[in-house]
Amino acid sequence: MPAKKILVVDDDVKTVELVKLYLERDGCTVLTAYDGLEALRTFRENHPHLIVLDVMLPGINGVEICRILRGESDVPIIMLTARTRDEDKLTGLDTGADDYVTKPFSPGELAARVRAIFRRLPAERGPTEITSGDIVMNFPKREVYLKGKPVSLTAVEFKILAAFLKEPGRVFDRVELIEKAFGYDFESYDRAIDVHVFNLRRKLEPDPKKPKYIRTVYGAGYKFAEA
Amino acid sequence: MPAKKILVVDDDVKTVELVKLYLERDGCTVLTAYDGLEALRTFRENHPHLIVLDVMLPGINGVEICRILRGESDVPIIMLTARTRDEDKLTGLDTGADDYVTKPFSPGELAARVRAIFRRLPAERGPTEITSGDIVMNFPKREVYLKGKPVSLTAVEFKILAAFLKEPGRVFDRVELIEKAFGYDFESYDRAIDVHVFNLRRKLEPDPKKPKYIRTVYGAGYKFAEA
DNA sequence: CAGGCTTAATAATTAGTTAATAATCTTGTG
DNA sequence: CACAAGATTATTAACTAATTATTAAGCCTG
Repeated sequence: MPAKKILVVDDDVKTVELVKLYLERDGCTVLTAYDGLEALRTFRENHPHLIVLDVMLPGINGVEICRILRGESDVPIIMLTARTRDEDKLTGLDTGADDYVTKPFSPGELAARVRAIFRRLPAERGPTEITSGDIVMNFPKREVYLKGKPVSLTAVEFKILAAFLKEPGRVFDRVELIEKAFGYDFESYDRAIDVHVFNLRRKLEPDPKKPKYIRTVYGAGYKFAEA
Repeated sequence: MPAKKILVVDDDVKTVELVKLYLERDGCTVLTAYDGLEALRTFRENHPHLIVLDVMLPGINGVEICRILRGESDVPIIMLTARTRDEDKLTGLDTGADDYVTKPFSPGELAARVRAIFRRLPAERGPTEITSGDIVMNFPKREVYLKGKPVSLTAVEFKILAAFLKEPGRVFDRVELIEKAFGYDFESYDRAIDVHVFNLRRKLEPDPKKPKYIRTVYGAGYKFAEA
């Protein structure tokens, strides 16, 4: 396994160093940031494989950082929080964090959770760029090009398209697409997917009435045309 | 889909009941156990399809249970880990659980993770493709090929053909085929199957008048010719 | 207050069932 | 062994139901 780059964000130097020590013992490369803005900058420059993010940060707080990151990437995020009430935890998960650890925590436990995330990730490991027909997706840049021209996709559209392009030809039902677009299915109305597909077609298809890329599989879901 | 049996193990009655409620709402059959020994006994007697297992249990703890279970089964396990600094849950994460949820958790989220595991499961287990004679079925792509050429089947036709190909030679009566084509139940006029078979033959048979694949078993039903 | 996600309503499309008739099979009988 | 009566299956097309596309309004978040 190639070494994983992990960004650890916390305003407490001792915490950062401790976590860094444990993660490096697992063979990870650790980047650090001590406030929200620095975290965003470091993320955009270095594209780490995972982020450990404290909720309470000077300046922009962790929840907000998480939302911003989710808008531009599906990098796994583990949130650190001192708060213990149920609703806080839910907010964190709704925001798109992949896991949640409360302070005080044992660094060993955090490292285990990092390993756990990487263990169930391999399906999502993939190339940095995928091309299919006139469509190019660049994952690190989170950009999509149609005939070389950039196309602006929303976060959800991007993730749905990514799911399609990673397994061309495979049929995804609506629940699967919701899972791909968010972490998990929170019983949202799956017809929302229809609208996202509609919008994706509008942005990508030469003739949205006769889709060439995103095909409807009646009674089953959608699939991306094979190469 | 046949109802899934799920074993929920936790010493806290309220937690068990809450989880049970949510899982049953998803159509699962829920078994319960309140300590490790009871969990093992219930597992061995009932062979549930999935286990939700609390880490902290009286007697044998969850991690140990998980290890024992792993020794005798690859049943999917979701661990419930309470938030403490205790290092034993760390071991739990590495013991072979398929997923884990930290307490306090929302029962809806747990149910979503259960659904996610069941959805992933058949993809990892069952064959991705079945071939018989000139017919090839590809499940992830939900496509059928006849002599290498794609044949367009409706949802019901696809499911009926899948039932045939999964058990070549077995005779299915009309009620069985209806059950395969939908999730059990549904009292519909079973002569509709005749029409589906007719349409399948039209699409697949070299000579629909003299079926080579889908044979009529007079007075009983239909069967797919054996290899 | 703007963008984006969801919801909801309705139009368009596709599939599934029913029902009627034709064809075929089974069995009992001469 | 041939044949007819009754039963079962094949075929067809009209009818009904289910699914998807499209549009627009509402809502939340930032």
